[in-house]
Amino acid sequence: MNLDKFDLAILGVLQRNARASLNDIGAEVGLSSTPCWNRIKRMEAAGVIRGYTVEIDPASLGYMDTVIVHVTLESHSEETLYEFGRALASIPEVLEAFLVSGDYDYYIRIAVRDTRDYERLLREQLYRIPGIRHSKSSFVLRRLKETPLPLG
Amino acid sequence: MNLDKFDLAILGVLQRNARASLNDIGAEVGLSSTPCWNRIKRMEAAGVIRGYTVEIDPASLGYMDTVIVHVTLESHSEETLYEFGRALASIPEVLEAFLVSGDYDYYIRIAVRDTRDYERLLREQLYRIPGIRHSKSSFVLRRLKETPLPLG
DNA sequence: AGTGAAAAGGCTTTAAC
DNA sequence: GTTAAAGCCTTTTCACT
Repeated sequence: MNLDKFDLAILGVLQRNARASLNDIGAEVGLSSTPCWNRIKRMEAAGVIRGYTVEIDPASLGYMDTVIVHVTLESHSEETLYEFGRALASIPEVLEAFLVSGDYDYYIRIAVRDTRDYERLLREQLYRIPGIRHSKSSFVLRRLKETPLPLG
Repeated sequence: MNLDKFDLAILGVLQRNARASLNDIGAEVGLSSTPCWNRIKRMEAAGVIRGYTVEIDPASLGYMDTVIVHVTLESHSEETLYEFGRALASIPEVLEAFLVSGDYDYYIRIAVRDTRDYERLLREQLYRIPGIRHSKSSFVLRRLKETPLPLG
């Protein structure tokens, strides 16, 4: 799907505030509300817009720490990769999981309440998944950026 | 700030669809629209809700690949860490940047259009930042999970 | 493609419980 | 804390450029 400068401008407004009204969006991008509405519906239907979500302060939910875990698997068969991914996806504290090239197989970012919660999560959840060979954890000391995609 | 089960339920609805109407939110959590509105405004004011954003399909914007870069810095002085973070934050393609404990200093996730774009980004942007000692890249082969925070 | 107006529906406030 | 109702604003459709 081809996106023109108006589409990108609309996405930019929605990135900053997904609850902006169509009038406000129109005023910011230089169109009336109707074409904004049409373009948004078109981008929703085309899958450009996947959805709208709220950004929640992790500390407010008691998640004081973020841990990045590197995982190596026993086997690189499609079945092992798939099963491991499925198991990961079912752990709510796992925020992101990427299958990667290079030294490790998976990069995982998890939200934990504290170091005890981290230990519990590793022992009771992660290490119980069959097929793990090795894992290495790094605590996040500072979160510098967590931005949306660049537009244009 | 203390969040009860209704607050968490409201956050859950907004995570799935930040543009849900107050009536829909109320119906899902078992309240009328007025208390939902009050609770949302309270959570916005308290910083529990940081904002509302749109999830965009990266491929639709031409970002076909994701790369995770591990960076080691020359020095661990506060000034170097701060300056490096500031430089990173100014690169739009840098989606996430975490200062971490362990073998490396920074974990960075970047969106790239293709491998040529990745090479250009590393050479023209990342390697130009003063203070970098070493970096290691891993291409993301599969994105398994990119979820919001667990509630409750 | 775009605008503007009008109907339908949702948001926000007030008032009462 | 809650619900209900009133007024206003937004979304959505439609006629027209």
